[in-house]
Amino acid sequence: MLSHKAKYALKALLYLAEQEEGHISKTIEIADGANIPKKFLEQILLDLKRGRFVSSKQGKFGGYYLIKSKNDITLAEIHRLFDGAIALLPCASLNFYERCLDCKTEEECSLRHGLMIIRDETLKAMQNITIASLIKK
Amino acid sequence: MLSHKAKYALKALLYLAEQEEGHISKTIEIADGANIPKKFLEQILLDLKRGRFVSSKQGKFGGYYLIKSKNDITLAEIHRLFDGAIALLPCASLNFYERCLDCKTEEECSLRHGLMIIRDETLKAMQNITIASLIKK
DNA sequence: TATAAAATCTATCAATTTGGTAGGGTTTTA
DNA sequence: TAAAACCCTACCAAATTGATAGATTTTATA
Repeated sequence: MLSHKAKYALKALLYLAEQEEGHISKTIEIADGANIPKKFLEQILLDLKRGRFVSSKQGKFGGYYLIKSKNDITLAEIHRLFDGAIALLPCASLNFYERCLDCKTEEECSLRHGLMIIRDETLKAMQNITIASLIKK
Repeated sequence: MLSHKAKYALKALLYLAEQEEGHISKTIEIADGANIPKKFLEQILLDLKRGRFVSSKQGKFGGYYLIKSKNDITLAEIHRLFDGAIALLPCASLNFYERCLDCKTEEECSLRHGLMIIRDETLKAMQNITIASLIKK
């Protein structure tokens, strides 16, 4: 399941993608428009900024705007930024790999192979869902 | 990600599936064989029993055994029993459906449609991973 | 240059979940 | 009749989640 943070991030990106080119959105606008607690959204936007999905302008008339095309922001990336691994176990993960401590040897891990298949299929599906694809209903 | 409970459940089922037909396995055997904390495994086996994946025989020389074919136990079922919904949001879930409270109307929920696509693909993949498929490496 | 508006930074917090452990009680059967 | 298993209830510490609060910095413009 997606955390609230990841869900809010997607909704915020969606909101930004729906604004006209060059428009800068204040946090409060996004919060009201997408129904997200404002203070919580602040943190999320900073995370999105660190992830280079959005950029910001400080001071009066400042705000946030997309710096990545809505066609290039995928569900997979947002999942990884906020919720981490897409695989079902760390030992089957590409980006968040860790050994399973309860498996004596890596080869012996009976689950790993099957879970890598799931990971590949889920990842492929998640890479196909973009902010742009979510807009056109 | 899978919880430890779900992971241990899969490993326990795998252990049982690898025993010869008619064999009954004691908790301690499974715990040692699959490297699972024994007391924790007890609870998991009870859950698996309630879920009608295994049955048990009490008393001396008692233990657990599969009552469902290893070809018919899927990752999807185990995920749902221990970790709940497969969908990324409750509003996109088949078996654990709940409305998103932060969406004014259901149709308005911009994420729902995309997440239902992911759910369908993930579910299909998870239904293809069975205990039997995990055994043949 | 003062000031208002906005992002940014740093803490804190309560509630829930997770990953167990402890310690029995109950039932079966050699 | 005692051993060996299942079964049950409660508890616990640590981590995570979903926020909130308040102070600080930056910037446009009157």
